[in-house]
Amino acid sequence: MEKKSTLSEELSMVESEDAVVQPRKRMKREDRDREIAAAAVAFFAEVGFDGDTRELARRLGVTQSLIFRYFPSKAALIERVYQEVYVGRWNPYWETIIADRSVPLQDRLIRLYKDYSRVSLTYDWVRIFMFSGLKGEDINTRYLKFLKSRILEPIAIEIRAELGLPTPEELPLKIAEVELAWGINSRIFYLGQRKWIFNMPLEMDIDTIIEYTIITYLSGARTVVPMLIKQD
Amino acid sequence: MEKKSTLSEELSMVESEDAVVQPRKRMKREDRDREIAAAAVAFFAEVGFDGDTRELARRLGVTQSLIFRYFPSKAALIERVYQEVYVGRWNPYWETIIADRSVPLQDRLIRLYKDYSRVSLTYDWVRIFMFSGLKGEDINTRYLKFLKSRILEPIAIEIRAELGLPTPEELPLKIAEVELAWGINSRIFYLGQRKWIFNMPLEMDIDTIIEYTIITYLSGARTVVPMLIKQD
DNA sequence: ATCCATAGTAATCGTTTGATCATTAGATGT
DNA sequence: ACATCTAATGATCAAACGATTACTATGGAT
Repeated sequence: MEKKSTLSEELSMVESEDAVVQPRKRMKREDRDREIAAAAVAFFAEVGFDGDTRELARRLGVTQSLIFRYFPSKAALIERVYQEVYVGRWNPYWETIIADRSVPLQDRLIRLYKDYSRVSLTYDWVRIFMFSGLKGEDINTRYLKFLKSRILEPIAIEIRAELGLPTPEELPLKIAEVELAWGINSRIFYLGQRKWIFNMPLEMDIDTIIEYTIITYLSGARTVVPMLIKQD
Repeated sequence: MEKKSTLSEELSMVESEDAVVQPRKRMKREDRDREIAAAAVAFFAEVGFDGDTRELARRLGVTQSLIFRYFPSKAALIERVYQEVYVGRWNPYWETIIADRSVPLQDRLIRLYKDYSRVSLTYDWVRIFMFSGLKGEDINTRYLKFLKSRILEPIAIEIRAELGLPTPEELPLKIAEVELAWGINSRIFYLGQRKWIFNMPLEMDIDTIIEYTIITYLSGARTVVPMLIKQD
């Protein structure tokens, strides 16, 4: 990134207002590739996938045609953005936190969601997720199915154990039990929407809200779960 | 792209060549105005506000230029869409349900959200709400502030009363109490997102989920609210 | 039956936007 | 210092899109 400036550059920078006219930078293919991908994530998160490649290039300080020398089409670039955001930011550690019964369930859930919120409650993540969902991309569906099997169902299982109820082997999970876990998730995700989409600044610390949310849900679960597993 | 046609398709294609060529219909200005506005809601809900006016016109069975004889610009048409969706679908009755203490709070909340979900969990509403939010329109912020004052804070007040806690006059509402009400709302709204944006069909009846949600939250509130109003 | 206000159309303009291609120039190895 | 590879540019194309304008034809009033 950092480089020494020549005199002519120094001068050109003084003159240039707004967009700094920089001399042509020749980067290694791999580095430029990552730079474009990262800028695309930020750019499309801000303006949506209808954002034009010329503006993206302008922000990168390169010409628009360069983008098409790294990605065959805009669709391919968007596909790359999905990879960066959906695949690249999943932390397998989340899956292990939940199942660790040496820690009280309430603490596990609070830890999990505090950590999960560090990535999924960012500007880029929340907005890319919504933009791609609205675009009808099936990557959202796949992500949520993955989330359901790796996070939500495990949570439902742990709540069973916490309340001394039958294991899923003895009595299969009810849909309503998983719905309860969806409830936690929706609550957290909505915080990101308020902050990054609806421009409703949160008046409380996110971590504190997460603590209250988990406590509320666990308390509610103690009432509701025993009730709903008795039904067919 | 290319596909073989069956006989019936071949025949049907003969008659309905793409768009059925209808004779020019001359409508009353007011009727056409409403027709365009309604079609615009459905159209933009589906494809987003970058949807082009030619496609909208095609769906209406009119020429593109007609749209601009009814709305001075695309932006004006979008503004109209906001009016239809945000202003036109708010039901003041919701505000009165909450405060009716002749009915148990749990029943009031279930009634409120079952009714609220009838409009705010529709395809058009959910998607327009997200599209306009992502576009940075302040109408979302205004709507949510309105919702907060007319629905969420009243709910927090009723929970106080339900639990025999001090009135807001005696002890102002804590931010965390209102956050609890945000929790109900986020839970419900997320159902609409799963169904209409993320293509994750709900495996349970929405009304049933609403019932469980309210029961869970009220149960959680009984634990959490007395705890959090003791803090400063 | 005729008039005429106006609903509706067809053609077109100026931009914007994704994509292509011939040309230029910066770093690396010798 | 020179040659070479290829990163990066600049010009341009074709399609798409919002918007405008001159023209057409419909249906109610007389």
